[in-house]
Amino acid sequence: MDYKDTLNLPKTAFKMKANLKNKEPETLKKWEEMDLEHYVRKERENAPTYILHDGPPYANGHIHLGHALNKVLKDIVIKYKTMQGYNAPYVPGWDTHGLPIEHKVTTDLGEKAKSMSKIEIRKLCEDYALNYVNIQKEEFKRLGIRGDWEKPYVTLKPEYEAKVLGILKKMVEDGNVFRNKKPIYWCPSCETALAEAEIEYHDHTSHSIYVKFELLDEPNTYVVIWTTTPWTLPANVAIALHPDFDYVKVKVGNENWILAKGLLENLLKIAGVEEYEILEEFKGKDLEYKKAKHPFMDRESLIVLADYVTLEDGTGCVHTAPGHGAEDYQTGLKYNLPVLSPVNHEGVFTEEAGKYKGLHIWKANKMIIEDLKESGHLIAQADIRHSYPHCWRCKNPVIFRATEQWFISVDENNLREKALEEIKKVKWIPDWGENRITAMVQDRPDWCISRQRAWGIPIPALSCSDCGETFIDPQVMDNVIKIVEKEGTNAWYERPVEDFLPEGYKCPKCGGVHFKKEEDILDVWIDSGSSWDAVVNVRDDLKKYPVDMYLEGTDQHRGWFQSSLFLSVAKNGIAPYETVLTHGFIKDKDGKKMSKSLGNVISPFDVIDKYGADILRLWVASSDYRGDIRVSFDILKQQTEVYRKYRNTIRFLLGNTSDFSPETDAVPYEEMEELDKWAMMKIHQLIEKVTDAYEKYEFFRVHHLINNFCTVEMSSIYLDIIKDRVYTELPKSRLRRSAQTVMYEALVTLTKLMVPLLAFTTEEIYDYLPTKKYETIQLEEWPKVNEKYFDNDLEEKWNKIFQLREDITKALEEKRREKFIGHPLDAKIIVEPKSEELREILSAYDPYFVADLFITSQFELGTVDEGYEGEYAKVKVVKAEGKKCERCWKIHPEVGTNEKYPDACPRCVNVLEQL
RNA sequence: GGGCUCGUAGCUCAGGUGGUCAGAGCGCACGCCUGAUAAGCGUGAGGUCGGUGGUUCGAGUCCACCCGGGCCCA
Repeated sequence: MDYKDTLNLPKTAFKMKANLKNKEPETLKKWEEMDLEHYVRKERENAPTYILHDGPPYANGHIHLGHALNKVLKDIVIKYKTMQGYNAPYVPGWDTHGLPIEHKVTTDLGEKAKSMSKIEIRKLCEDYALNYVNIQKEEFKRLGIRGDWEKPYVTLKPEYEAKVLGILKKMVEDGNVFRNKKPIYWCPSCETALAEAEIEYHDHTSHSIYVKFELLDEPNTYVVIWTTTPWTLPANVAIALHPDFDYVKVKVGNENWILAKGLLENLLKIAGVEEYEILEEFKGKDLEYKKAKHPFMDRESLIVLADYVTLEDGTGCVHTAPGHGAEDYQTGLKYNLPVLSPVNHEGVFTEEAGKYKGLHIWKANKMIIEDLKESGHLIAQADIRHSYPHCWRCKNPVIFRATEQWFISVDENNLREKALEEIKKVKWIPDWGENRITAMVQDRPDWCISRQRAWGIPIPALSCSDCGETFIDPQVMDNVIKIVEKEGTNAWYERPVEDFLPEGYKCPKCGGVHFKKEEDILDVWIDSGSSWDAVVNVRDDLKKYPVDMYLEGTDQHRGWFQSSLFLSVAKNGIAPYETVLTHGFIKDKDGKKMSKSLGNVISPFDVIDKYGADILRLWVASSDYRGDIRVSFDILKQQTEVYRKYRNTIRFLLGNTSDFSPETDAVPYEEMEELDKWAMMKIHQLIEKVTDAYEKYEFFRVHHLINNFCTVEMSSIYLDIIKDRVYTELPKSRLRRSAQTVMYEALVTLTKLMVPLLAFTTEEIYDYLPTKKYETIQLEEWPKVNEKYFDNDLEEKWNKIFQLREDITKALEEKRREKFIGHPLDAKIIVEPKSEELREILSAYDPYFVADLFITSQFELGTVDEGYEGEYAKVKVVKAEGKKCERCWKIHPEVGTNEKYPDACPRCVNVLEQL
């Protein structure tokens, strides 16, 4: 007889195959229709807030996996906190000003760009940025990220720009903003400042010259320097030596030369010197603060020390002109050297260059060399071919030229000290983040905040047409801010300067009344670093300062974390965040960085198209993001296996609780089967551990805990054991209902615990839950631990039973290999425990119950002469006695004794009679 | 070159204060089942804990140096 129809087999429409690629867009549509974000906000309206403030990605290009990692981590936090009962609004933002956008726009324009006004360029930049805001927005949504996508914050908005200027004004008032010279890349033919990104390196032939600087207090002794840019010599103010290298004083002819010992031979060869004598040897640091005479300017050149001096070429004595080199500039700051830059915007020498005034620098090179030769300061010269920076647009060589720039002083008003104090109050995760940012803040130089560009927030400084003074005045700024609030910063370019001047305004220096607007713009880090004020302190839905969390990649210790910190401390004296969580970077399977040239780039869309966003999210959750995390299709594929396990576990639970109504059918804990009590305990232990992991933001632990729970506690132990009971007992019997109570608990618990990770799938599962309270599972309450289920004695006892189970499966496997049995139900096991304790535990149960635990037909506690030698017991496997029950497939001695059901066991006969 | 950081089975991760700590899950191999079935169950193989020295009776676990990734600087 076919008994299949008399069984309670699992029944559910929840598909085994996920088909995420097609399912996820449907879920997205559903969220759209229910207006998920507003719905969630409304439900949490009066709840305490948890604010994770979004760091704005740059609105340029499509998103990559790094963006995906960052946003998914944020989304996990937001969804977890929401389920914990917080009102946790997520307001995404975008950084929209800055060079990369301007560069792209002007590159696309080509030659046309030169004839366009700043306003026209800015308009194109705005369009470009907003277009990518929209593109990235859709891409983030596709990842299942929940947030206020309708009203994100965008740094180019007038109200945002006005706030940024407000912060700048405060710093101007406090005296933290000053103007000073600093060398920047400059193209003399385009007559424009260039950013690092606009520099291309090409081979270039330069003059290589060796020049003598006579020591002031030691006549006839010369420090020998080497340079490939003779034109920078008029700006020389120092000579840098390495503190730890060995230097020598050598007698050549009737004069003494000083240079690095390791480069002596090299120089002698080039200079054609054959006879010499080493007079002295010393370390570079021994010469610090000695002075030399500039070979042709009426000036001293200070001997300084610098670590970047090498022995690769030259003389180990580096010509230093702070106005013409980045390293020189740094050294200049350290030694308080003047920043000379006697070169104008066209590359022509100014008055400061003395006799070379009016000469173009490229032409001056030769003349300077001639003069040096004539005055006897030139030791040798040659041509050298080397890599040299060129302008990306006109392809001509560029120079370093010091120009007036705006700075924020990090020490004025003890800003740095205050920032360091605030760093200590913040919780940094991982904790070494504190160390990292502290070191950076301690060492950082003043913040250069001006850029000679079009696309950004203009620095509302003025220059006096009469005396030439350039200054920034809070009074003027007030007017600017008022106008910018309404019109945006384009107003600065469009309106005449008079519109921004207070009544009867006069130049603070000369009393003049004619002014010009300066057109430098702000460093974009000021833009994004102001978001705590321009967004958090402005929006009614956020308003929490400091916010609970900033969560970004570890590169932001130098970037956004720091700019936000400085600006917030400058304005209000406090850090803008309470906790800062950082993650590492995405790497390929070998831990190498992803790059187009290596061809190892994986895009988020590759992942979504192939597996679905939930797999991408699961991969994020599986990784310990505190370090760098690796990705490859093999690694992602592994997550599809995990996903399948989760999904099938859920499916099994759904299928077996389809006729179960938790309100009416649940069995009270006290009346449950012991094994079911054990399972309830395991479920609640899982809640406890998983919640702890979420609280610590250790999502990889969540992932592992849930994975182990599904595979071990549920699938291979509990569910496997109770299958018989659930399938064969009477549908409404206590035995079955008890197991269903557990399964339902597991179903709901597991699903909820997975919500922050599997945004889409859990929403799909939610439709199948009879206790669905909301339109989205994301509003459900986080599972609470019920300590009533924690029972140490029970746990210890069952640990022993499951240890024995391992011995038994091994014994069964042995017999299976011998082809003695196939299915374990073919077997009867005879067990001789090795401990009295275990024997006592087992003897308390009905042997058929124990047999069920091992999915065998029969069990006997006895003595074993010959059998499997297990760790906890000797186990003998024999053929079960009797015939196979055609209903439950277990073998029972009494099968065949019932007349009506001759092929069923007593238990099944009993059930059949009541059906 | 400097600051910080990471390096445990093929993969993702566990391994308080040094002494069964060499583990889990997946994957893989082999087998069972066919009433979770493009599922389920079982067994098994796999690691000189990046390397080398040291401290110690004893070191993934402490120290030094080195190698290889990475972030940020220079």
